[in-house]
Amino acid sequence: MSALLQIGEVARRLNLNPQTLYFYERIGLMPTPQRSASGYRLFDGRDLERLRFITRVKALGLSLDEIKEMLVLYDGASLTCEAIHAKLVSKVDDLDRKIQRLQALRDELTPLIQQCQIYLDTSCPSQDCAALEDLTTTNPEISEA
Amino acid sequence: MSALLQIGEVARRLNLNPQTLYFYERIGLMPTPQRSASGYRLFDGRDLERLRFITRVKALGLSLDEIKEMLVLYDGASLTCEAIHAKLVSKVDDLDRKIQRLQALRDELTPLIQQCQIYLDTSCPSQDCAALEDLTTTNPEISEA
DNA sequence: CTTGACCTTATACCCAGGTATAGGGTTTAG
DNA sequence: CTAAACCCTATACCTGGGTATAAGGTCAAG
Repeated sequence: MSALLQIGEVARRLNLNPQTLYFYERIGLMPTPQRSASGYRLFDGRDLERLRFITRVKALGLSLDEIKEMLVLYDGASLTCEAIHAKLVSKVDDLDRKIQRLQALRDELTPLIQQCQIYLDTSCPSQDCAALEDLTTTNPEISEA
Repeated sequence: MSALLQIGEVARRLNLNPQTLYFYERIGLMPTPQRSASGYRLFDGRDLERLRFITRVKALGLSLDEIKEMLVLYDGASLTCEAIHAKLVSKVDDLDRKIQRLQALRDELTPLIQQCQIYLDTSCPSQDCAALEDLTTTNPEISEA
């Protein structure tokens, strides 16, 4: 199974522009794959997995540089266990922080929904919504490290 | 308290480039603030809150357009309760999806840490790490709507 | 042996989100 | 009354993450 695929087929399967694949190769996010005698790129299963990983993580809003860092693990051939462990832990910490902050934002919005719902249910469903005052008064941290 | 501030002071307090504030105004993310007799911008407390909101949400990876949508709520003067309710719900859904996907990624990385830890504890802490094989074999969804 | 659908590289362009710079006015301290 | 430190607008430029285009090579079908 999973024979070698030309770039067009890979692009079709992963729903990517072939140019994007060239681009990922240029910036070092993807290795240069095998080549046919005539110089055509031939992608194997690992290449596809890697691309799937990239698109999946990218969809979460991580930058290509961050993804590159994570992929060092993928490539990790020559990394020590210590180095890998450290990177993994730091990545997971990053994710945790991001999740927490999204959660906080979410928690800030939901009471407004409740409030809005009440107005909707009880009275003036087509008038100016008083639930908004609250938004302007919620702002803890100054942010930035 | 919270007197009116000139642009430079605002930029300093929020750790933003003054040019960024002009930029936010140009793209309609910020309203044009009060002006002094000589045309200087004067930012009030609400302006600062709004800017804090923007930087906070931006740090979570939402685009300025998404933020603009959320700020419609902030501005909401003329929106109906229904419209606001719908927008809020959809924003919270977006956040939920984003959180879930980050969580999934997190859950994928943590077992690797365990694995790595085991190798670290037991044997060859400075050699190639076998925990990595796993990364290449985890890939469910193809993603994309 | 040519046509169409593929592949190659190289270069140019696009959008988002700013940042920098030029050319000019204002305000305050000395 | 002038210099420093602000402010204004307008325009140009930069980075990230691609996408498009040009100019050419390859390969299978007819």
